[in-house]
Amino acid sequence: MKPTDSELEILQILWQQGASTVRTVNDLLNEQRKSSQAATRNTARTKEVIGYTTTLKMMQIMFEKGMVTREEDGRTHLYKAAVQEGDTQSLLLQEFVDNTFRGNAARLVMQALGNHEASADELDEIKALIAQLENNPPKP
Amino acid sequence: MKPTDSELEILQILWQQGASTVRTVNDLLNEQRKSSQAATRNTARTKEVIGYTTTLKMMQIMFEKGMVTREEDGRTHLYKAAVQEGDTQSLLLQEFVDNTFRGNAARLVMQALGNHEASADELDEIKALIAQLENNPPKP
DNA sequence: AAACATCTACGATTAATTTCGTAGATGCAA
DNA sequence: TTGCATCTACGAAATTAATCGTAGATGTTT
Repeated sequence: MKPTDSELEILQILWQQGASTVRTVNDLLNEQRKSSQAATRNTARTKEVIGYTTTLKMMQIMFEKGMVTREEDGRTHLYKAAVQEGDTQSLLLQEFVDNTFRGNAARLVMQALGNHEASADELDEIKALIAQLENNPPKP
Repeated sequence: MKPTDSELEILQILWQQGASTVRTVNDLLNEQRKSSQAATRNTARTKEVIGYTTTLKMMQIMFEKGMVTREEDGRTHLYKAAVQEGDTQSLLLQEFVDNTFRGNAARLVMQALGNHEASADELDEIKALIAQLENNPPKP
């Protein structure tokens, strides 16, 4: 299922940290928001500190949706992502390409390479992938 | 400014069609929704037919935001996108990479190339861009 | 054991976005 | 010139997502 923005933020933390309590997630969430404060991004997004119960509620909702699993650990719950990072990225990428680039993935790739910086190693990786695609054209 | 999903749908039409009336935009919007009906995507998105005044209202809001311009044409208005497609794509791409790929553009590129099909020509274009990037490393 | 901290559950509020209904103006056809 | 179609304007309802407050349970500290 497609996560909302807030859900994705939480999933990112679970993917990075592995099983985590609500407290941990909430703390990391707030650290992130604090650090991306002055950054160019986050135009109007950075509200304030996010309340603990807000994060709790979000994670409960995600649990109901089956987006995370949880396990009792004493008095608290340990949450894990129930969806894989790569799968979610594919899902969101598909939609993003359709909505923003009218399905033209090549154009997205060009723009991504143009805007962002990619290290020489990364460029090599990409070249290798392209070479592979050229040898093994994807079949329907 | 970052367009919402609905706003982006409308901008896409304006970018493709050039100056258009609300009527035209609304018609095309509904055609699109109809055709993407059975498609794999659009899980729960496809509601019903979108009402004319809904589109009108959206475009009025976009006008207030300065996202489109308009010009009287007899009794109706002709709307044009006031933002460029490429600029909007960059804006949204930046955010998307950050949110979904934690800023790792190379990973996004790999996934895009892996999932979607790119023609040989497109791959060539991408290779050329990479070659160029390797010769002219972007400066800070 | 009293005071305090921390957790979960959950209803409810707030905020953002999308959708629509109605009114008034104007064009057009019978 | 009457009636129907089509426009714009605009308030407001409907929907979706995000945030929070409060209550009750259970640890923890002194």
